[in-house]
Amino acid sequence: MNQAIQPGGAAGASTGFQPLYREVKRLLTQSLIEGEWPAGAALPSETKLAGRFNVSIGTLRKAIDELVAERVVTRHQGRGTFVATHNANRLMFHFFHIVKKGGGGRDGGTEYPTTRTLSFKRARATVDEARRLILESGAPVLRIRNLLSLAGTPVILDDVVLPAAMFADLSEKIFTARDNTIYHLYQTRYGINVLRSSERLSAVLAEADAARLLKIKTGAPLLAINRIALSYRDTPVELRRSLVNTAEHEYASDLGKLDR
Amino acid sequence: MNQAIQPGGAAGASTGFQPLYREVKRLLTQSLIEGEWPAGAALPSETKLAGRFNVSIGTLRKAIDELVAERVVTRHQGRGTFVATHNANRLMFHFFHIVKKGGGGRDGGTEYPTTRTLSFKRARATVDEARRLILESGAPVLRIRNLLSLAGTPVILDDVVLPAAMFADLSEKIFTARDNTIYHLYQTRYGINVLRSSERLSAVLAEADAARLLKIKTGAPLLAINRIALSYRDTPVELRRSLVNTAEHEYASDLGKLDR
DNA sequence: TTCGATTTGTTCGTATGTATT
DNA sequence: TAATACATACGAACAAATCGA
Repeated sequence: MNQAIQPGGAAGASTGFQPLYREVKRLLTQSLIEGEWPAGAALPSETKLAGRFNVSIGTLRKAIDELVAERVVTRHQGRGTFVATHNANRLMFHFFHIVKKGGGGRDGGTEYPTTRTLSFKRARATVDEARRLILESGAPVLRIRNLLSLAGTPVILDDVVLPAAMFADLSEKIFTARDNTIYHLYQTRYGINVLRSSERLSAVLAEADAARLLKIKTGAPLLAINRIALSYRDTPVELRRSLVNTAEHEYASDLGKLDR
Repeated sequence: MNQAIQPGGAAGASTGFQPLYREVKRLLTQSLIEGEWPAGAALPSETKLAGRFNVSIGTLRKAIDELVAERVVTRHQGRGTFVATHNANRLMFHFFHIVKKGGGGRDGGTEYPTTRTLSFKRARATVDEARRLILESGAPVLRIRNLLSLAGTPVILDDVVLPAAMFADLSEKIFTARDNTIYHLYQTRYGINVLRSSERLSAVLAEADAARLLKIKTGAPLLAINRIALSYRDTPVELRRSLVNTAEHEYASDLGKLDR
């Protein structure tokens, strides 16, 4: 429990000389990974944490400042600091970027998608999937296909790939019975906290099966999104390929925007 | 020159009660808008600025912290704080998101585009353009069409719309004679500093003229990007529609990533 | 090359304000 | 009302990087 530290880092870091607040941040992150404070829980007060790490309040606050900027935790004056939970709001603000065309645009006021699971299978990772998820080739994975609708019309076809080892008992029943977002399920049931994602977008032509499911013509233009979702220390936890019908919707990317 | 202030804001702000460091940030932003420190110039030292605003160094630093986060200024230990300039690096990192497919991906190591200007015309804003640029309907605008190539092959067709009033003497000669990025030209010649952009992406089919210029078949899938570029206080300064051939390239969107 | 002045970065401590319970 | 927790603001000391004499 005594994690007192001194500047420069404990281990004889030959080159990686880092400030004290970064070391404090590392220790806080380690405790978060280990589940010392589960999703939604309050962290100890700043005074207590400063005492535990034997640093000043200012140094501790600087460490938490960065965790707040990365949306790992949230602070509320008078209440405390909490492990950020996944919910509809966080999804819409940081992970779901499809908005209705012409609809003002501002994030937040957009419609929430409804999901229908089309298939749920156990399989083995392809070479490319294994490389991207940092698994052995042929490692067991879960493949899940979902059709997402906005205002009742199907707009997005999602193919999700998960490392089976990370989601031990995940079944189609559990997956479809969730009463919150998919990332909320990952977080609360498996302790896997999706913190950010990296996406690559391109334009493609609809093939027969996608066209049928999205109720468009074969050969219609679709937006293809390849996403990798990452957790603490950029550990990959999910691959997802989305095909989006951009006839009535589009992908919003606000760059350099800081939420505050 | 004496801009001493006190907490709570000078004017009797009935509702907008804001902390002192925000007021300091507002004054700094105002000076930046007025050109007190041009692009690339050093700001006075933190000690001097703290004295000028009659606040502590910590409060001043907190104000500058936010300007750094918004990439308005950059700090260098031992050298000073400088007005961020537009250059190839900043372009690649924050405004140009097209990367070669499969090429590792990480921003920074991507290839720099070469631009060829196809047309440069004076015209009047459409109703929609005027609304988005906050101009009168029919206000004079500049329309510029550019073809961008990567590694020698044309990949992107850009249509740019600028409020003519903001770019008084801009001519095709000046535009094409620039020896740096377009945003560097805006910044150094017209004092217009592009700070962030908001983009909307969709998939479309190539029409005849775009197909000819991009050397693809009519009906091939293209990524369409509608961008609005914004300056201080979210003032719109440029509209741009890009058509991207995503056969060999794709759009990179790293979300929740904080550069540090 | 060395040294000193300048500037930002880190860390500490303290006091007070504001929001919540 | 009182206690608790985060937010703001001040000041001081030292470290690290830079630059010019």
